[in-house]
Amino acid sequence: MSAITIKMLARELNLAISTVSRALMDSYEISAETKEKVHALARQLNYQPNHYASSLRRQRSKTIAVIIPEISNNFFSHVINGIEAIAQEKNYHVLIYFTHENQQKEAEVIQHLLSGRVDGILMSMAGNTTNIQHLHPIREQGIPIVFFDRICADLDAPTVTTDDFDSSLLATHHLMEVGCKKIAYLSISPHLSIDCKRMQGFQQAIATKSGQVESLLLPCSTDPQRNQELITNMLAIEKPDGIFASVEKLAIASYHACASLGLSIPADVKILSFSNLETASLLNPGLTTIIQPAHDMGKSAATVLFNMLEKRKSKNWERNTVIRSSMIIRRSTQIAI
Amino acid sequence: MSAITIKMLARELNLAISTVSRALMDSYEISAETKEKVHALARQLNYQPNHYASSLRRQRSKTIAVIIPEISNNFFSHVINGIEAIAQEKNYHVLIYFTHENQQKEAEVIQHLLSGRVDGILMSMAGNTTNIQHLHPIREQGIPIVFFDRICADLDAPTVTTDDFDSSLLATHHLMEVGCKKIAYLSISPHLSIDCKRMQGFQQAIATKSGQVESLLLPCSTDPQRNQELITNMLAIEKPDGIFASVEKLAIASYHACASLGLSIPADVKILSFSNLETASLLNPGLTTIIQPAHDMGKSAATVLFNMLEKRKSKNWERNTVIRSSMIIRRSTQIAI
DNA sequence: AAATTCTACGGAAACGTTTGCATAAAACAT
DNA sequence: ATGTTTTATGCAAACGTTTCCGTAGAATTT
Repeated sequence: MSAITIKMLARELNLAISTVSRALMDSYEISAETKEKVHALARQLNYQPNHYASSLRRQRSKTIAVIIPEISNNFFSHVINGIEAIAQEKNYHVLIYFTHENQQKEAEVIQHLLSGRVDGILMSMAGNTTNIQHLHPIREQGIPIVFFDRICADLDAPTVTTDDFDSSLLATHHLMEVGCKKIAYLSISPHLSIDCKRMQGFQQAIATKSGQVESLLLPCSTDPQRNQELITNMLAIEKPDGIFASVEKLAIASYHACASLGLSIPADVKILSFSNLETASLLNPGLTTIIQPAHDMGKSAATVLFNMLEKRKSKNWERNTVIRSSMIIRRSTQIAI
Repeated sequence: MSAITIKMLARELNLAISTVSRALMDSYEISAETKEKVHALARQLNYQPNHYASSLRRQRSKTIAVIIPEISNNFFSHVINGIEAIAQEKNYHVLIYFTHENQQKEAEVIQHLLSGRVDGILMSMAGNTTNIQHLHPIREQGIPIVFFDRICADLDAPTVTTDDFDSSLLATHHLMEVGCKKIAYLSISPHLSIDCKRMQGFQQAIATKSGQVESLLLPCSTDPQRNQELITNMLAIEKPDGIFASVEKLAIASYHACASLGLSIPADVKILSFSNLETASLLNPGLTTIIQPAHDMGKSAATVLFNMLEKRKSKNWERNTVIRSSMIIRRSTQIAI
């Protein structure tokens, strides 16, 4: 019924609790003979160490927390995959929390994690987080944290990102090369590092063709329905001939908006987007995407975190890791024939 | 630096540890006055109870585990979302594990969870799990478990599923109504409950038109590359005019296969699939899908589990919850004009 | 006034580990 | 033979809670 404890093993074998404990962790001061006996019984009774007792005693839990805005997002699910791959390798466990882009929720989660619940944190900021007061206790308590993708610039912590600025620059140039004269940037949230960087790249590219290419900025929301309305309105009124979607969901909303207006992609409007959509090539038309190395970013962030956990002393771990995205050009930005 | 403990609060306030503990948990035998003092100090010092100490003492952790095959799958990410919604509401924490469709890994995860690490388990079986020996200790130790989607028929535990059989029946009839005469069923893994049920629905539908409609069975793998080859081969050799993909990834592979052979959907081959793809309507052509109520299934599974946790006695919780899927017909199964 | 019940709190044991320290027995050195 | 080191083990204290039990003093009843 109830689980086997070290105490039971000790009693059964007529050994002290400490001896059994040491035997199980393969301590050098236990004879090979005793170790064998202990291990044999442990196997036989299917002994599993109590994680909570162990975590309480040593002051670490072999658990990390991943805090992300949401999971119904290809990028984040691939990141998680990468994180889990590393965690599994290191025998760590992963607690997962969603902020739903909500600062309040983000604060609550962090508040909870301050109790030593986890050894470290991997985090991507919520879209509507403007105030970062709730992040300070993390540093005060010295809990290792690594930010990925949506970083917090005002906090001194390692980050793992992709080359948002450069990719945006490249992508915008591409739009201009295929003939766009009036390009709209669809922003997901001006508080997010990624959005800022991407917009900067966009604007810098536009600036190089100053006077020849017009730019538009459309701030979007977290509500898909509302986004589609916003985009539809913009398409109808401003009539841009290019759309740069900062995130996948805005590209999808754009496709729907075009469909509702009977606009043809790419003849009337060309669209590209940061996106990890697996079906990008199967869309009608295929969507030109800037593919973020999500899986690698997850692995990388986890690796940096584990480095911090393992050698707490040497504070010279990677500060800012940047992994390059790659652009795949498809029909959505093809020059009309 | 280090976290605040109850002991520190007690010393500061000249109270016994037990008094502080009781005050914090709002026990009736503590005066309102004392409670107020304790709460005030706790707030001021930002006290956070140590989760491990607490979990060790009471024998519950306020944590559940979710064991799924993978996350890069729209269905599972939506399920997780539903689970997290309920967990958050109940103030529970969620540990997440991926089996990568691997029985070995599945066994390891479960092995670990036997130590009282979690209060309950939500699980969807791995694709290549044939032997369920590793599941028995869960029942022996009395750890509450709920299976969702890919259930384990041989274990007496509550399940949350969708109406796989009926939906398959309906979908297959649809394929036949739009004129398919030779329909291939793409199987993901014959060991999975969902695959069996879906195949049965498929076969039963075919049987009603016995002699008039031919059926094909293509067992697929977990490797996308390989699947595409298998499907391409089948399309080339057997020339079916309809494909029923048991899971989303096989539909995607089918689209790619058709593209590589220059086959037109739906003119040459009609395709439908169980799928939660958000972009189904934007594909070329739009994919007819049987949408599983993933989010609701997650919420439902979590709710059943929490019911088990809360009233351990009354064993009359829902045994088998079935939530209906819905079919959305799109161009991929349209009658050619 | 004595006996009883409440009220509000303290002491200490427990949850299952890990680990610093102590110590018999054995091995070795003088 | 005596002293010293080594080897293998045991004892007990921690980790931070929760909770059983006990008890002064106040309040109430008889």
